[in-house]
Amino acid sequence: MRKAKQNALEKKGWKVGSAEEFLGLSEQEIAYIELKLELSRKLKASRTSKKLTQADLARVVNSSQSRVAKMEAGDPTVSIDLLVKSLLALGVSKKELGQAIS
Amino acid sequence: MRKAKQNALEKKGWKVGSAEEFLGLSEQEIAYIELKLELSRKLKASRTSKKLTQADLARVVNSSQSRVAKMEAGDPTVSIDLLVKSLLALGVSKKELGQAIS
DNA sequence: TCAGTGTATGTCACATATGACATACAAACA
DNA sequence: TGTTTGTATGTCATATGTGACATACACTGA
Repeated sequence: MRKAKQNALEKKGWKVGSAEEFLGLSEQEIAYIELKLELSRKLKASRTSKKLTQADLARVVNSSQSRVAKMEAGDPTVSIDLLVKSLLALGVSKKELGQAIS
Repeated sequence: MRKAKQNALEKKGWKVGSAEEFLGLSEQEIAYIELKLELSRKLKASRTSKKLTQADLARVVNSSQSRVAKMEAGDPTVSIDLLVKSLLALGVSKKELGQAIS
C-alpha cells in the first residue's frame, strides 16, 4: 500500500496494519492459533503420507469425517487435545509433535 | 520382585507389569498423559520463576486458584488447551513449548 | 452428461471442561 | 496455641467441544 493512501485512510479513522491488528487479537491469541494450525498441517501431512482418507482416519480415532476435516482446517471448535490425540493415534511421537511447533 | 513370587501371582490370574499395563493404558494414552504432565511441570516452573502464586496466575488467565492447582497436578479434567493458553499467557513462546515436550 | 470418491460446511443432542465456591491441608511465624 | 499464606481436593451449574448426520463442493473417469 502506498504511504499516501495509508495516511489518507488513517485520517478517516482507519488503522492500517496486519490482519491480527484488524481482528483485535493479542499476541497470545495469535500464538495459540498458529500453534493449532501447525498441528493441523502436521495431521494432514501424517494422514496423507499414510495414504489414508479423512474417513479412514476418523475410524482410527473414533471420530467422523467431518470432524477430521475441521481438524485439518484448524476450525475453532476443534481442541488441541483432539489434534494431539489424533496425531498420537497416527503414530506421531511426542518428540515429533514438539518439533512441529515452531 | 522375585521371579518365583511373580509366577505364583500369575497363576492366580494377576499380570505383573508396569503401572501402565496394570491400568490398561495404550501407548498413545501414555504419551498423551506424559505430554500433559510435561506441560504441567513447565507451567509450575514458569509461574514460580516469576514468583507468582497460583491465585496470581489465576487472575492473569481469568481462572481460579483451584483450577490452576489442577493444571499443575495434571488433573484429568484439565485440557491441553487450557495448559497451552496459560503458558502463553505467562509469556512462554511457542518454541519453548515445543522444547518442553520431550 | 452422469456416477463415484474424497473433502468441506452447517447443525444439533449429548459429553466434557470450565470457573467458582467451600473446605481441607501444609508450612511458617508469633 | 492460633493466624496467615499458599496449595490441594471435591462439587456443581454452565460453557464449550464432540460425533453424527445431511448436504454441498471438487475432481476424475466413463
